[in-house]
Amino acid sequence: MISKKTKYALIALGYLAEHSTGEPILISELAKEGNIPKKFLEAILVALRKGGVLKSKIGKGGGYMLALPPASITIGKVVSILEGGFALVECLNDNVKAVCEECGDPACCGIRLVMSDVKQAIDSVLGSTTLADMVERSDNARQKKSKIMDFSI
Amino acid sequence: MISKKTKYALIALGYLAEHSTGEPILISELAKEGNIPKKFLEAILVALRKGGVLKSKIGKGGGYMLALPPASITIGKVVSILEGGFALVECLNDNVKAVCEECGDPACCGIRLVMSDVKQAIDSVLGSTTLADMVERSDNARQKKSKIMDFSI
DNA sequence: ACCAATCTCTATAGACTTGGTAGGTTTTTG
DNA sequence: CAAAAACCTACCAAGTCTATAGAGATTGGT
Repeated sequence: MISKKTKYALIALGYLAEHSTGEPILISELAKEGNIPKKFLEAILVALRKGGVLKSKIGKGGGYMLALPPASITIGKVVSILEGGFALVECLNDNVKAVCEECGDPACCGIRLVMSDVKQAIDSVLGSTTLADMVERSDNARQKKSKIMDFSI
Repeated sequence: MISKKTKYALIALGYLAEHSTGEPILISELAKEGNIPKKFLEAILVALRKGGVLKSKIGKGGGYMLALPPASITIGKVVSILEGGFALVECLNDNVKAVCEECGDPACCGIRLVMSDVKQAIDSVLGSTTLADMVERSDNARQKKSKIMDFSI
């Protein structure tokens, strides 16, 4: 299960992707529009900035902007920043090079072998889906729906 | 990250798959061989039994056996029993039909659309990998390694 | 009938994680 | 300098995860 942190991050990033005009957007606006507790969002945005996905401007007239075009920000990157990757067992974590206590020999651990496959499947999806894709799919679904509504009137 | 519960379950099931002679195997043996706290394992085995993966025999001479051949038990089944499925957002959970508070309209939620893809990728791997596969791959890796060792002597 | 070996159930406790809050600090604009 | 903003540190409540304890139920052998 992805954490609320990640969900909030994706909501905020989605909003930024759709409403960026070059001008920075306030935390307060992101919090209000995304229905996200402001203080909680603050921490999330800082993490995203440190992760290179956002840039900020301090002081009056400041706020947050995407550091890259939406098509260059993968969902995988966001998840990786906020959850430290999507590892399924310690020994498959990106950053940490820990070995699970359970599997004496990582190379021969059946669980590890299976989970490695799963991880690859996840990474493949998350690594190839961008913020732009996410927003676009959401828009498409909304349009499709409103079309159906039109018919029914 | 899969929980220790699931990891222990897979270890125990792997052991059962490799050592089943028709005779039930004791919790104590599974705990000892798998390096698993016995009492903790107890609860796990009960869950697996209720999930239809194991069957047990109570009383003297009792113990646990696989309820199905290893090739008929998917890793996905095990994960599903112990973690309630591998959902990534509430609204994609197998059992529960909850809607995330965040996405007013599930059909149009970009996050949901993306995570649905991820879930499908995960389920596809976990649903097509069986206990037998896991054990076999582990054995193969071990044999390969021991062969290399032989050469180096 | 009894005893020992087993699984089964309920309750509990400590550590850790998650979601969220509070309050003060620094930076920038005008 | 004052106001607007992001930034930082610390904290807390609630829940989850891992693990343990102990009593109860079932069976097989004698």
